[in-house]
Amino acid sequence: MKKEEKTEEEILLAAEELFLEQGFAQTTTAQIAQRAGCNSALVHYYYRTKENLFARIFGSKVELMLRNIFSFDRQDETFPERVIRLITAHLDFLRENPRLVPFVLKEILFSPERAIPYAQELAQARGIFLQHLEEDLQAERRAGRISDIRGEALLNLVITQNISFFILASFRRAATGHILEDADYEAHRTELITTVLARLRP
Amino acid sequence: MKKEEKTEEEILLAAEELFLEQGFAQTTTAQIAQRAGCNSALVHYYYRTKENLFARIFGSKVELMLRNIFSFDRQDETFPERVIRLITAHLDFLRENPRLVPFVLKEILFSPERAIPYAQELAQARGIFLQHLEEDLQAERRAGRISDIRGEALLNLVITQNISFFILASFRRAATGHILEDADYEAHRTELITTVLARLRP
DNA sequence: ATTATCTATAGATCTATAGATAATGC
DNA sequence: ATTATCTATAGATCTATAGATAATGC
Repeated sequence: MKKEEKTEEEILLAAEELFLEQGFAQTTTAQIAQRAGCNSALVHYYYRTKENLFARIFGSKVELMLRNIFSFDRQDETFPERVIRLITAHLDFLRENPRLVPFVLKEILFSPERAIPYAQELAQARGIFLQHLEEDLQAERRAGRISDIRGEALLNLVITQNISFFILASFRRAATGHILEDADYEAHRTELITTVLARLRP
Repeated sequence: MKKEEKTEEEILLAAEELFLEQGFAQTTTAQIAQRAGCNSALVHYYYRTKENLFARIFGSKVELMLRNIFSFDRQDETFPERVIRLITAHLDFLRENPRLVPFVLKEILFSPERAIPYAQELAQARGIFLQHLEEDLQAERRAGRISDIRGEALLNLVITQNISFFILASFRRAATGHILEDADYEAHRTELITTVLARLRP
């Protein structure tokens, strides 16, 4: 009865939407089946367990986040330009995936052991990124163009401030219904750039 | 059969521990009863619903967090001294209540509507705090001692960086077993103070 | 009489599977 | 023959309550 030819993928797509919207615990296999236009038995037929289905989606989202941050390439530009581009690119990425950060954060807080398989991958990608960053920082530092700062602290400042911007926005949306506007993004971006450049000033 | 005279409170204490350790969803009324040394029927006898019991504890924790941050008093000190004291006091508070931040964050992410009743209270306390902060900032600014910054941005920088420090630590603990040491706190504190003072520099 | 406590269980919810049936590709 | 799909339900889990019983304070 292969009229759809892709029920398996419909289920995956439905699950992705629902997990991102509602999280693992609040999503039932019946909901997934309904959205995929099939019976809940089929969800188990293709993916055996709900946990299995979730792990795939969670994994792909974690990788998406990591890849975005840690595969930031070095272009032909000055160091401050690069920092500004990193901040902006990260912010734009989060903006295009507004459910991503609350989803991943929530699920990790809910069961931290879920994140353990990705810890290794994270550590490696992060290590490479930081190594490059440290090289850049040292060169700038030696030239007297920036203050003393560890790459880790700089990276943390950018990621944390960008992420918390979206977490706070998701709370505000729940409480007041306010949806982020261009001006909100721009105000945040400008403030973060100002802070980071101030921190880097010799 | 009043031999304990305080089963009601034992239940509350047991619930507080378990909710903070495991969260609302992973805690059963049977677990609470067991830790309180009674039967699960008693949990409902005294508090009717699990949600009820949770709401009390969650509310008290949210208030604890808010009170700590927003009732920060002005002492006789210079502005930079005050900023340093705010950062340090906030960090010390979070350190004394290490489960607090992951708990509140997780539960709000899990069901944002839970936080709505506190949004009003938050807005008010925050408003008063920010008003004072803005006054201080304007005075300093007029005297040419600091750069231009909104009080909101300054507050956000401190709270976000401190909170994320604990969230990251809770992930690291889950992944590698690492427990925060004095040196970790001090490194974070120093870095944050450096960043904030740099941002304030005229 | 009232309050505290216990046992037992109804009822809701959800995952996962067994077993039947229909479609598909050799 | 194999793969896809459906119906029906077993089994697990948990909250909340009914109903019985024991303790306590008048």
